[in-house]
Amino acid sequence: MARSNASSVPTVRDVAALAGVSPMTVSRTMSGGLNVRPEVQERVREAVEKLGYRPNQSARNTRLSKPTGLIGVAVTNLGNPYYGQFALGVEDVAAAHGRHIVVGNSGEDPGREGSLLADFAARQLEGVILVPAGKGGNPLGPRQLGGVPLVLATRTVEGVECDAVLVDDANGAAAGTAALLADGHRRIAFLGDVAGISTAQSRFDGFTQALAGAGISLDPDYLVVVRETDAAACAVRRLLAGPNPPTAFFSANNRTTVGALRAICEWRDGVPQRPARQPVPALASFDDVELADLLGIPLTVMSHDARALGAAAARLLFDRLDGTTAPAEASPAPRLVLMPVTVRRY
Amino acid sequence: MARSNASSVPTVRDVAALAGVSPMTVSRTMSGGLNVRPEVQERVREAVEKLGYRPNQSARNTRLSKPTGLIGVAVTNLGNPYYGQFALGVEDVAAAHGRHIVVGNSGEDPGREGSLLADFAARQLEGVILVPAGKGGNPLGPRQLGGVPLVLATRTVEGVECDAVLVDDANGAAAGTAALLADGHRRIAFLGDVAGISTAQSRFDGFTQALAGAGISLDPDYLVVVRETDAAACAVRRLLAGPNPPTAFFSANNRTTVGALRAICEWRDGVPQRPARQPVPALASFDDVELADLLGIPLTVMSHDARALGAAAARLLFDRLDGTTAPAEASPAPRLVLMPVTVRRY
DNA sequence: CTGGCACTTGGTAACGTTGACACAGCCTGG
DNA sequence: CCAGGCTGTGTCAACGTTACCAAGTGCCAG
Repeated sequence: MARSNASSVPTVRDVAALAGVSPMTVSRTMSGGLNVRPEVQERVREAVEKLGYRPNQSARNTRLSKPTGLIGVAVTNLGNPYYGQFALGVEDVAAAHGRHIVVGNSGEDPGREGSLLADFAARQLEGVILVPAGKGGNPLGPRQLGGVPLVLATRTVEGVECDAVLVDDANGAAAGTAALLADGHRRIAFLGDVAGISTAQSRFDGFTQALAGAGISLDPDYLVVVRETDAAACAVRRLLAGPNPPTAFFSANNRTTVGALRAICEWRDGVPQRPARQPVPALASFDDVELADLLGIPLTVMSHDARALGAAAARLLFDRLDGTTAPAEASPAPRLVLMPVTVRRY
Repeated sequence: MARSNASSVPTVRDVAALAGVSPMTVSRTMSGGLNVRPEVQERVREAVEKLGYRPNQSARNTRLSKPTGLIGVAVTNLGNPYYGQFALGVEDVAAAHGRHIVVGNSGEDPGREGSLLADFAARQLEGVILVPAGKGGNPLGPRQLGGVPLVLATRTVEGVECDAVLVDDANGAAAGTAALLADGHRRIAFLGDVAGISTAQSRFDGFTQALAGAGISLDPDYLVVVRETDAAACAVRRLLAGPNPPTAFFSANNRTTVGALRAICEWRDGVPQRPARQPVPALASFDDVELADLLGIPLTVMSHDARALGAAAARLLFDRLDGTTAPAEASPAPRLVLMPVTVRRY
């Protein structure tokens, strides 16, 4: 009566005792029942039911051989719908490989990202898909994960060698900018980050290169470094009210797009006496925003499929995990997948 | 040389050997270094660094005493921005209690929900916050979780006795409907689910009760059971093109709202020759949708703060986990928190 | 000088589970 | 009738970590 059913969680031993068999038979029954007589299995199952026994995964994993069946997904902002879709894409593929996903949030903070990854590794996750926070100097260490396969998604990090799925940011941004230029826009303001995050940098590069191709250099007043919705709205309001308002805006991510749309709508609807020669400014947006196409604002959307991107990242990961690649040092060259960007006009 | 550094993950033993101490000293150093000489700690830390050692959480958890520090969050649709905000709210509170969150997705499927919960329990999570999938007959068992504290959020399930945070759905829906009625609308169509999910049921009840209070009975043609965005858009298109179009729509969730908005905008913009006596239909929407207020459609939004709801659910959970309530049977009565619904007009 | 205490360190066992092996009983083919 | 295989079951040990206790060291008070 030492340590058996003291109201704590039941173990194999408790079940074994109740069913009158050895713990090993319980274990075998729980994992398929190979070489266990059906009637004994029945007895074991009854005991399991009666005690409410659940195998302890932690203990299982100690036996080192069996993997955990978990894939980590670390994103920078759980509140951004983009990452919800992204996680769904990872999950689609993970489920097809019999794995579950664990979603963690770094909140764009390299410190939290680091501890999140460390935690993932410590919990023996089989692989991690990371949207790096960038910004901080932390290059997430040479292999902070201690051997756990890592795939970067959406953004990359200088000096980290691993598989990655990125968006064709520079070309997409250039194409979107070209569309604005083709419409005759010459005074175009940029909203977004310009450094720290690879994505932001590439989009800015694509934007300025397209401008340069048209012989236009970016007016410093038109370069607005913002990351949040409200800040973007304020900036757009300020520019539109200023002496030399741009005729178009380039928004580098979906958060700034929402702010820009809000400010432009305000300006359009709230200033009925605006001079007729000043039409509603156009907006080119990187990433789509639900309902944006219905606002009646000249809109150019450079978008990609977040769910497909997540799925692609997961496929890279499972190529390494379950792939038929040579078992010894199966990771010779980091692979890079570029998701195409489509440009749509509204 | 039996099993030491065979390129596999290093263990306490490897570190101990390299540092010339016992595994116990390594363990002590890793957990605060109480009663370990500073110079020895330094040596251990060097060895840890050199080998890239990470304590194995699974093995730690086997020692039963230490909890895992993980809180499970199971939602029905990761792709819905609502649940992103919700998860952020849970995380806010969890972080304040030194825990991490694990987000899982049931995809509105009771089967997946069940296996998700079982998995959470098997991995020794300390508590679970669940948005139940409803629909299926599965009442998630008496205590499928085997003692792991459970909090329901957003929706409830018949016959399950545990803490829950719900939205004041019925009153909110009634208030929103009253606003439509006050504007003179009499022909109001309902878009949404009516059964299976407690939330949908309550919102429908609030809607019909408000109608009944005004002496209106719901035209069966105006009751549209839809769950997805596209289906809602189709239904609205059909009703608006029909012989007896409603003058207003009540949309029971943010997915159907997006569809309704799309269809109404199409109708408004695509039918310029529409008779002047048929104004743009109004929409009352349960849950907010970004940018919806800018569309120029008469809009009534019944919304609540998803992040606050998640935080409230987490607080209920941590009351049970860390609370100063009596340790023995600390769960006498299930508690219910109702989140208020605000009605805004645009 | 000695007894006791505080501080360090190591050995042993245990957490819950399962792989490897052992063994008993039965069946089949020679 | 027996060798060899297959089936069903149990025993043992190990996974990586840490709680517990014992033992060793040094220091100070008596």
